[in-house]
Amino acid sequence: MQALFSHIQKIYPISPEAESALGEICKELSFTKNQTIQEIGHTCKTIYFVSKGVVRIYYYKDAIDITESFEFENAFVARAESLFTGKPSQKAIQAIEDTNLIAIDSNKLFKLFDEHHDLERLFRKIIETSYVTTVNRIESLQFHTAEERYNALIKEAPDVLKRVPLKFIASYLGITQVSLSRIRAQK
Amino acid sequence: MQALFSHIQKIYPISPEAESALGEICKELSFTKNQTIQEIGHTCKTIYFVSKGVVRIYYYKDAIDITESFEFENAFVARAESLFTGKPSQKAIQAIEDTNLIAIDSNKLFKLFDEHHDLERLFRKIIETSYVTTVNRIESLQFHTAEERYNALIKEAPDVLKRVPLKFIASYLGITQVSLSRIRAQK
DNA sequence: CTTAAAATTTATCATATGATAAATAATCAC
DNA sequence: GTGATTATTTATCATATGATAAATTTTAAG
Repeated sequence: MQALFSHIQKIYPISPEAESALGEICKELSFTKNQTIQEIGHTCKTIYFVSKGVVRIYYYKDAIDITESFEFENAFVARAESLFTGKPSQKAIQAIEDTNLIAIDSNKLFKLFDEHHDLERLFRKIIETSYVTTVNRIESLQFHTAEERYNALIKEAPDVLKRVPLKFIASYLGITQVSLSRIRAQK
Repeated sequence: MQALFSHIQKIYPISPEAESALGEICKELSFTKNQTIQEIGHTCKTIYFVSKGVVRIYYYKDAIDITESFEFENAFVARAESLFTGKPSQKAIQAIEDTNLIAIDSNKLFKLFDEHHDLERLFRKIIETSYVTTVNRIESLQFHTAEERYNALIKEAPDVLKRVPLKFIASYLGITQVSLSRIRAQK
């Protein structure tokens, strides 16, 4: 739990009361490598914080497994398109390594926002940051070649190569695994 | 100004006090077709609401003009990657038609959040919605063909074709104008 | 360890899209 | 309205990436 609180501290420090209220609606969970954390078709009512390990969000397009995103230690994970709309998600969350998560009950969290203005501000800032990240990713997918995207990824997050299988990285970059292999070979 | 208030009403109704405080930090602006609303290199300190017309956000990649997004009536526009980070934006905002905007001073808005919790909640929800939109757009760019993306666009927003030049639509879809022309021809 | 399963690479061929240039159509300025 | 500018389409050729299959390497299970 402490990992979450120190992470929060860096984003927007909240009052001890808010922190304690937040602690009340959190659960610590463990998953083994490859284990499914949340299934496709499930409506997302949890915001996870990764305290140890790596997870990915994925979905199927024409029966092909596509990785939408990875998250490592000290990052939040949620299927936004379900969490913020209340609709069932077409995406799943899976542990890529043995992973420890802190699960925040989103309905309880949203209720806490009424009492704890600072908690709402914190999560507003978290969403803002996630939003900026996705806007930048659109730019990358819109007009960069697969090779440029691969190079950018290993520059920004060299850990990914060590901890995430290439088949997941390929679909994350919007290409097939074979194509990624080809790009890696020509160096 | 009324267009903004009625739009807000549908998202998250705010108190009359909050509405009046918001009104105080807004300005109504008009731009003619093709006019630049905000320049590249400028740090974004404004959230716009489109009350009439269409605007686009664009940037240059290798001297080629790329449209990141369009916004029509009753939508908010801001260069998130600058607004939320305080860094100068590499993107510009331009009117595609004669356009009326309501400009919200973001620094003043963020200060109002301290007094008006409901205003912060409103904007949290607006950001959440924008975030969901961009996440869905990543999915579209990640593994759909150019033709699928074009078909999805005209299905979801048929107005775009009538009001936005094809050269802007092409780069928005992540393809060249010539390629878009080819896709349109094969029908 | 040994074997099976999974991940990654390599090879071949097909195709969608890019780059460039030119033709045509639409829009704008006077 | 007329000519100039801009937008769109068409054509040709080049290339990056996809699809498929097979070989190789790595990982996992017993």
